[in-house]
Amino acid sequence: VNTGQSLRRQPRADARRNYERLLAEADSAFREQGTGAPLDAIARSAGVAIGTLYGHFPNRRALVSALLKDRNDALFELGSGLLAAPSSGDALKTWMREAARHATAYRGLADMLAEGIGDEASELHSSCLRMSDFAVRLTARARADGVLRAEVTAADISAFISAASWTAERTSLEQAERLLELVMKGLQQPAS
Amino acid sequence: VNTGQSLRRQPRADARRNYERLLAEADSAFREQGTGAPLDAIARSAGVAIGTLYGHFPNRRALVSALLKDRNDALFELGSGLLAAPSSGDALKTWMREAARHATAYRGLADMLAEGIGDEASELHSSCLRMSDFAVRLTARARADGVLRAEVTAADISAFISAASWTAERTSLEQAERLLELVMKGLQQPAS
DNA sequence: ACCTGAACACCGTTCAAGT
DNA sequence: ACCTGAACACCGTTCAAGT
Repeated sequence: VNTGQSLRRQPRADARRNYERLLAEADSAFREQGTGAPLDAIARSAGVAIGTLYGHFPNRRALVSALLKDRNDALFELGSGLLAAPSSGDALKTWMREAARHATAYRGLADMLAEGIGDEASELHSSCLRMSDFAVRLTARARADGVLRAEVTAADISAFISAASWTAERTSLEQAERLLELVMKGLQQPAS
Repeated sequence: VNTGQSLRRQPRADARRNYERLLAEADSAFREQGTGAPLDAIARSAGVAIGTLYGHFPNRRALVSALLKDRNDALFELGSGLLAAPSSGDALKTWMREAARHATAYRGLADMLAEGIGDEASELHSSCLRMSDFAVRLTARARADGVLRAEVTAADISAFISAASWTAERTSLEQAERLLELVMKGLQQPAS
């Protein structure tokens, strides 16, 4: 039997169920109405009082962050693979496309993520930093291989990704992909 | 003396003064806090009741639209000039830069303008349409001159402009200009 | 340990009453 | 013709009281 004070105890069964229900309802609300969807309606759909929602998630960002967890894991796994991919140019392009698509899960997410990169208190901060770090490393590798214009920075790449996500929210994913496609042509080192 | 019923009468002197004060305070509030700044504080700064603000401007968009009027006129005048400029490629680039900078006046403006293009009821709708129209015509001219990749559409150009504005709000004008610079290199017809 | 929901704060918007 | 500001609605957030 577990009597250790430093061991994390199991959450109560009803608490765990409420947590899951809140996540499910939040996902559905954010999908339909964007990340600004009213939280009280989410609590009501989940069959709990508003205080319960705040008990599990101190704010909207915490809710979004929890919902993004699986997606983030998948994206970072992809990123790790790309760092070892044979073509560093293709790897960078794939990263840009997938990272941009990642921020498309909910309308308003591109804004929240752009906010999170500069806000250390944000629950989204650490995942934003990791995304930024992948951009740094994939850009460095592509540049070392001479497949990138010399003046292109990792900040440029991150900015393109964010801008493409925002465009997808406001117009269409197709338009955002056209943007990235055109950008990538411009990023290539002109044949000498 | 003017007795015609169809002629617009002069607004009352106090009404006109309130209108101007509200615009001035809104400009300052939007500059400092973005287009989402609380309207009641604007009314208070202008020394009028909140109802007076709503009497002059039915909503936030109407306020923004009125503030943008001079800027819009200047931008459209520039656009007209660019349609007659000798280099259609340079004209398109200049338009992209200036149109992107235009939406940088207040934080949040890029979002509002992107919203306005699809919302016929928006006070910003007509100016969004005009901006879009300039993109169409300047793009057509550049393509006719063979200085644009064949697959680049006016929608792509408009999307780039919006995305650059948004980037300027979230990061810096410098970063946004780097984006446009890189994009423009990619838009050029590769030398054959 | 967790849940409840009343309470408060903040802000947008309307409108009856004034001048 | 225009202004006032109380009133209402909506939503985020907290917290004392419950179980």
